Amino acid sequence: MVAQHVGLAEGTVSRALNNYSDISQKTKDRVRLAAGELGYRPNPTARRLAKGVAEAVAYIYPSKDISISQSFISQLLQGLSDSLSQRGWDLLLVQPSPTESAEEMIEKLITSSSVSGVVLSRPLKADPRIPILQKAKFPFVVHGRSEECENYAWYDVDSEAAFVEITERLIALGHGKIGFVGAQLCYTFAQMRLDGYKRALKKNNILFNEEFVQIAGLSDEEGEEAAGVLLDMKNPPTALVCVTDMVALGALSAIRKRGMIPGKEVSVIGYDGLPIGKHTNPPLSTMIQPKTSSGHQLGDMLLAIIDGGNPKDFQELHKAEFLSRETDGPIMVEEKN
Amino acid sequence: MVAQHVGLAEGTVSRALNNYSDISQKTKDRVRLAAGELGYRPNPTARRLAKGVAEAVAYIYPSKDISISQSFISQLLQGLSDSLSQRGWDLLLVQPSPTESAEEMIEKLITSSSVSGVVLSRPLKADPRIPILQKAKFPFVVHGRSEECENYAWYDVDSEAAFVEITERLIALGHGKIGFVGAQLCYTFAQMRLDGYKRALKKNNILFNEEFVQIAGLSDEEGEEAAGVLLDMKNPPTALVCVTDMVALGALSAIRKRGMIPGKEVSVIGYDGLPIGKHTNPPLSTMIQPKTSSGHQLGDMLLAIIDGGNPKDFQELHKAEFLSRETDGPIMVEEKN
DNA sequence: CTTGATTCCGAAAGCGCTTTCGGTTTTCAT
DNA sequence: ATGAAAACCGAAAGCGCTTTCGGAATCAAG
Repeated sequence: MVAQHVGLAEGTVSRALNNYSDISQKTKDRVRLAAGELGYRPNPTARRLAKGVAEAVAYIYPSKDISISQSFISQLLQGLSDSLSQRGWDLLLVQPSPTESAEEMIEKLITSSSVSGVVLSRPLKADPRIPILQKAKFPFVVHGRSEECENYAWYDVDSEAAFVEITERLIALGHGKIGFVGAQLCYTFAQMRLDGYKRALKKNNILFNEEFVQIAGLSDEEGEEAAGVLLDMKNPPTALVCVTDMVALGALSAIRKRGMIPGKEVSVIGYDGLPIGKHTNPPLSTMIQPKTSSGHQLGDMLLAIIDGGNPKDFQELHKAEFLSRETDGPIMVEEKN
Repeated sequence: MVAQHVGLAEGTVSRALNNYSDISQKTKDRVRLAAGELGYRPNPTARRLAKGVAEAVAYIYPSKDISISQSFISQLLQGLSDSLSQRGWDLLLVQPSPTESAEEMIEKLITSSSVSGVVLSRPLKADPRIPILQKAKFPFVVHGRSEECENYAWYDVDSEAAFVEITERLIALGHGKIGFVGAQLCYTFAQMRLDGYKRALKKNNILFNEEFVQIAGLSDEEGEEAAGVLLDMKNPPTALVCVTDMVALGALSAIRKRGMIPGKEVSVIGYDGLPIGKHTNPPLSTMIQPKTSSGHQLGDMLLAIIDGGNPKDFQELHKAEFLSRETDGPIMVEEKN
């Protein structure tokens, strides 16, 4: 350690720098000054080893197929990083490699003790990673929820409520035949959005028609295809609720390609509040997520849990808000047209 | 170390696991087996300290204002992570905190030896971080280039060439008055794109009109405003070249708001190849970047440099390709209309 | 059976920090 | 002054691994 140049023992310097109470203020100042001049920076690796703390957390990337079009992820990461760096901690990015399962990856993360906590995203309804983490009593927070979510920390937006809101809005506009373009139901968010749709129908005494729901992938192409089969039915829906803005864009294409105008002949509402929804043809009506920096929140929650907080105390459910642009319109009287 | 259960010395086990040549194959097998059974995972922190290698690299986030709409960043990070994890290394995300400058951040990264290398993105023309890294002989690669770029490793797309291509295309379509909606020229990419635009004009003997270039931010709103002042000129351009797809979207809005149709009265070409350009009104013509996973490439380059490679040997310039959608059209004879 | 290589492994010294423990000084009532 | 408490600091033991060094064992050749 370079700071012996102040004539103190190594341990003393360490304690001075770490603000121990058994070091005189005078000494602390002296040490700090010298450290500053010498440009001394404690080696994090050595500190971590000595303290037995990783001083880092990992963000687990959602699997590739689902991360398409996750433009918000960049913001989330910035928020997370921000929250962590206030404590001088590092943010690690990890993603399941092709050769290992998500479980193995988590297992490795835990046993190698290379991070102090992890943040999961886009959990499955029955996400195998969660019980592993719980069993190991390893600190974690999840962005989203799994089906069983009472016993861990999470941050989520109530997309079920959002979907009852948008389908009821469509119902209020006179639509009776409303289609749902969804995603694989193994994902919680996909299931919850479908549930919201169903709930709204029931609440309004519209009987649920299995044929009106199409499950597809999350790309625009897949959305277009799924919307297409809905539109090509003999008795097609007059409005489409889409699990995601990206698939809604696909739906818009499908509608246009069939010579109809989205928002007139067929209404469409998406979910996410993608900024570029403003520029689509026509501008997409959608539910926008709260702008609060979810990344920062997740970081703070995780840190609190690492500090000994009870995960159950950290569960935040936020609300999305409807943003009407131009693709939600009243039903047209078809014969008249 | 738990693996003493095989009756060997700690050091021997370590050497066995690390495949030293002075350990018999038999012993290696025995140790590996035992390690597997005991679920032993070497502690990375201890290993790093002992070897004096960080086994991690940092990706430096572009500053906030510029990272808006960087949807590609997520893919880049995945590629990077992928490349690193093949070697078992970590990917750290760092961004300048509000309290420290970009230079300080780099300085800290270097002296704290918490990473073995860094990847920079969106460099300035005269990026202060680069000389620091060079002086310290610290391994790094940059995504993009600064003005002086002979002596370090970089990966970039030739956006200057791209911009001569698109403005020449516009010229070929009969446009003589072509506007340029650009970004702050402190960023290399912004300067290079402007240069490309200018070069194309000169090449075609069109004299450069200072008034036809508007510099704005990178958001769609700012793009719209900037495009607006161009369109409101007494003798406005009939085509707009935009530094970015996002600002091109703004330009589209500006045009539409003035009762004109993009691609008819006024042509627009962007740059980036945003997937959602397909869904805009009308679909945006643009230059798409090569799809090759730049993240993976950057990672491989960095690793090679860390291994002792000469940075100069790693400079890759890729080409963007024109993607005609519907916003590039021939000039209209205005009086006739 | 000895010698010199070879092969294989144990012991021990670090990596750069933190932290406990105890000893030395100082301070402050008494 | 004087003893006890308080303030301050040095020494040394680790954290969990890697790596050097040299000794023991094995083997082939002399």
